[in-house]
Amino acid sequence: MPELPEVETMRRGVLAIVGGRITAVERVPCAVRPIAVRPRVDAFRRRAVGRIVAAVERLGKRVVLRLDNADAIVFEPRMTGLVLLADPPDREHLRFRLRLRGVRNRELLYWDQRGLGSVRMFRPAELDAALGSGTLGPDALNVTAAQLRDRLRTVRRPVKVALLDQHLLAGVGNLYASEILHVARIHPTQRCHRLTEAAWRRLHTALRSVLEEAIRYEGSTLADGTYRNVLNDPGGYQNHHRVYDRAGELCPTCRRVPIQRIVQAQRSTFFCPQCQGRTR
DNA sequence: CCCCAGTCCTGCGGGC
DNA sequence: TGCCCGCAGGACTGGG
Repeated sequence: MPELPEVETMRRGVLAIVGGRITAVERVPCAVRPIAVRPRVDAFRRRAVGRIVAAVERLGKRVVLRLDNADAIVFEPRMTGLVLLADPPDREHLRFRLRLRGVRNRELLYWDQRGLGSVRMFRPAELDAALGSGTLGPDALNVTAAQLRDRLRTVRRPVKVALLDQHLLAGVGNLYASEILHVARIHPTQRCHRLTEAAWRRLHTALRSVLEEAIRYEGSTLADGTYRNVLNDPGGYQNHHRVYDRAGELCPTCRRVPIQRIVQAQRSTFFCPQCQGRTR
């Protein structure tokens, strides 16, 4: 479930290793099936060892280590992946390790319970082809109101489903899509091409405010969730969710109507039928 | 292009 | 108590 706020929190934590030199690359033997690492570990090691971590960036829901030769190491956590500078939650799901010299943290770990995530290394042109602006939409934290509207206004899909499409907008996942639409007072089944100018402005404002608020709380750690920051501490935004996983509870805004759960594109959506309109 | 269903994966909780 | 099934969803694939 790491989405933009969780991955941004990871990125900020990983900044502590900028300036460090990579001394070793290991795929950690774990109790469960191995995750995807590309290229194969021996080639990965040849290219990474000796390089200095020059910057830590975020591309949508991925953490990118930019090396001093412009190559990039990309961690993609998907559902349960964690990038850690501290002890992992357990040993059996520890997947990958970079050892470092010249910085206080001597290793960076990748831990992934379900193993849907990956660690990949790219040359600059490969990174652009795989995750550049031709593939990934504008970042949800930096997109302007005009960019957001222009990018989505011809889409015929429901706005909740469109917000999950990383080719249209990068960073929003299932949890924050519901939260953002609630703050924006837009019904999740409303189709993008039918949204008014006022709705686009509300959506843009809500996008910024919800994501920034969630980053301030270092993301969401659900009851059954695994998300932790780089020090293996949970986030705090789950205590501030307005609608996500709160079906049946009274809407925190109107305090009159219970929050409703529906399924869109095989994913749960939560909303307030009162605050988010009944006309769609 | 657009959209949906199926797939990967593990752990958990409901139902019997 | 134990077992099975369904569910959680990010990103990708194949099909209509």
